[in-house]
Amino acid sequence: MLSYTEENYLKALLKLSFQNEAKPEAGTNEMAAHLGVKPATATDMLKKLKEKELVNYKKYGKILLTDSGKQQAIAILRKHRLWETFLYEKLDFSWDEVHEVAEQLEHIQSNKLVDKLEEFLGFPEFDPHGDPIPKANGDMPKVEKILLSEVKEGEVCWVVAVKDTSTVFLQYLEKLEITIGTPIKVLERIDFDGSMSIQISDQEARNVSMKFAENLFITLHQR
Amino acid sequence: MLSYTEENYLKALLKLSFQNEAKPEAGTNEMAAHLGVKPATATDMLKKLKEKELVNYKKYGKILLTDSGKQQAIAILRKHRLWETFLYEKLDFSWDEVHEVAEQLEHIQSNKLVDKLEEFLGFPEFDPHGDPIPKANGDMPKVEKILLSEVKEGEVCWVVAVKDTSTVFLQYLEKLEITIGTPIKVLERIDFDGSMSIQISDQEARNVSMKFAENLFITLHQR
DNA sequence: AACATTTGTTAGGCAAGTCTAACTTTTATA
DNA sequence: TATAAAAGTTAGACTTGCCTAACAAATGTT
Ligand SMILES: [Mn+2]
Ligand SMILES: [Mn+2]
Ligand SMILES: [Mn+2]
Ligand SMILES: [Mn+2]
Repeated sequence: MLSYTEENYLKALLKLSFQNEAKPEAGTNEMAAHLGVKPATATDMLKKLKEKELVNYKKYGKILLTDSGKQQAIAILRKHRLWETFLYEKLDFSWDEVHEVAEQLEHIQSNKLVDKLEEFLGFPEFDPHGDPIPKANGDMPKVEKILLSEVKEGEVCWVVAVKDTSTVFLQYLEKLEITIGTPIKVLERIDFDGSMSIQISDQEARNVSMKFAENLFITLHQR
Repeated sequence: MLSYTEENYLKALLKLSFQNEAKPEAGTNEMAAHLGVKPATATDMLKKLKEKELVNYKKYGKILLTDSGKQQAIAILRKHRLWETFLYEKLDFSWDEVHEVAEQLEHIQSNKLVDKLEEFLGFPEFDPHGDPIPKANGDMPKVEKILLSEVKEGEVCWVVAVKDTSTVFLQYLEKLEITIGTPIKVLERIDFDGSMSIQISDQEARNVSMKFAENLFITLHQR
């Protein structure tokens, strides 16, 4: 049985491994920053997790989840995303409110609970932010998605997920009437600053910054 | 913000205060037993809770919740019972399974969550064990209920709650097809050992022990 | 009232998780 | 390649919640 804290470290390592497809290992400072603790604290915990064979780790070396560690991390992510879906679908939370509460709910220990919850929600495939929900066996649909910033002029695409999940960004999206599934047409790309002119659904043309375009995941084939 | 552990101590004190209507104060040993810790540990925590003005407490004296402490304890009980209701009504948990998971869920911090949950459940008044669910303002319907062991021969009554909520007892009740609302007629009381002959719904007469009759709450006026 | 039993407290210690400050190793740069 | 910067580790300390063993107070019994 893992502690609440140990679970958070495993989940952090999993999330960091998603960031660079190519190199799934993480650094101590990176981890500590992600968890809001000091690097010294992260080192302490890594030694404990290594002892439990949840991470592969050597002094000054790369940090990687073991198979067992990854499996447990995925189980936590599964709970997180199912709870987010519950809050959003059933309790009318907005998509910028779900994360904070799911951070707590993801630590509830009960296999029956998570499986029943999934059934109650109708076996959803994606959470409110468009992220895939792992199945009970650990399978997680690999979603093909690119950033809005990579779309060529004239192309139409559909929003599938958000990269940044901060409240400011999510509320900005809401103001723009952008949600998962919204179609966007790229009208013009401005090389000068990476901003672009886009058409959201049937709205009038509007300019968005490079930072914006680099935080919205889209797909070119409607899902 | 209270810790998970502090919350459990407050809830324990509230529960103990319900046990003897007349004297709502608790003892250190009693508390420790209820929480599965040693008396020395309870003393330590009482000093901390006193510091936070959640309990009135003097060395070797009686232990009582302050108004603030009681208010917080009721909020936790409210969450516990709402979650039990959710598990029972929406996720198909049986009434002996809900408690363990609700023990964890009751510590989730989010006022919005608990209020939305209550609304989602249709503002239930009682949990699956027949216990009243406190309202957001702390109001808790005082339920008039007596023990089956107090019912006179020939009288009919209705099950309103269980005193013992252990798995063995709840599963025995299920086997007897007794649930909240089931009518019971007391056919005969045996003075020798306190057992009684009862009729459950329209079933045949059956004998139950004194221990049984002292753990089932009933009312004489159908609810 | 004296003694015995029950109840409650104190002292000292331990594990988990965190920190700061000092140190070491690795990596980047001149 | 020598040095500077960044990344990572260690040592020692603190807090919370728990324990055991010894002690003190309150209560019950003759
Ligand atoms: Mn989230
Ligand atoms: Mn999410
Ligand atoms: Mn319960
Ligand atoms: Mn209950």
